[in-house]
Amino acid sequence: MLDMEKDNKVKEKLLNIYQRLRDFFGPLSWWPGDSKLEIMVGAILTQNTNWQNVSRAISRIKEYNLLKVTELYNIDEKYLAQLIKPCGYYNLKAKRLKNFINYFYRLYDGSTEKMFVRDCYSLREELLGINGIGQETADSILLYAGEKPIFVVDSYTRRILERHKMIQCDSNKDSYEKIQAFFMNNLPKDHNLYNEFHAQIVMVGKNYCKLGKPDCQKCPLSSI
DNA sequence: TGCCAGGCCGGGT
DNA sequence: ACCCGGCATGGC
Repeated sequence: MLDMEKDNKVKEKLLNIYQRLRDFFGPLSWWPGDSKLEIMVGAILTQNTNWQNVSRAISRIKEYNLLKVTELYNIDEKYLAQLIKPCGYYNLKAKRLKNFINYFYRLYDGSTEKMFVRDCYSLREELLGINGIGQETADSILLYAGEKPIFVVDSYTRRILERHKMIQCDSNKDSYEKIQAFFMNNLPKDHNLYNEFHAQIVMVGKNYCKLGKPDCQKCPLSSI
């Protein structure tokens, strides 16, 4: 078979997965949050943490009207840690949040317009330079707050691709970049598509593809 | 009750 | 270049 034909099969399968999920769950309208700042804060707080706990932590910040750049910039780190306690790793995350806010405030005056006018990939490198921001967090910020066409890869993405034998399993795990390239090379570069696709992956992952007990029977991807 | 959750870092090999 | 321990709360 020609390489191009194989390529088209992969593209087809990927779009098929997307269509099934989209039909099953309906539009998910990510990222949850009232502002770009809230999205970026959420991206940091949700590291290895379920969204419900993050949601609580964000509500507590909002309760005191502190979900603003200047407030977060001036807030005491220890106090911030107590505020975000429900999301876990609160000392670590308070520090990481501060690192990001310091960067955002000092380089871009806390303006998302100024920040996201920058080129996607140089901005990505810049974000990765902040201690506490890794690839998934950087890409979540770029895609969901910046509306940049860059695909977000997380543990669910990896797990689901493995279960459907679209990437290597266990030992010799494919890197973040390889998986990201797999999506981006086989899909149109459309931030709305990447937005919805990742949201759908998380949804099916949470509900049908858990680590301990996957429910493959009811999974909308079962027959693929 | 124990395992899991929308990772990342620093240190060791 | 991998591999590992640490970080921590709340839900099921």
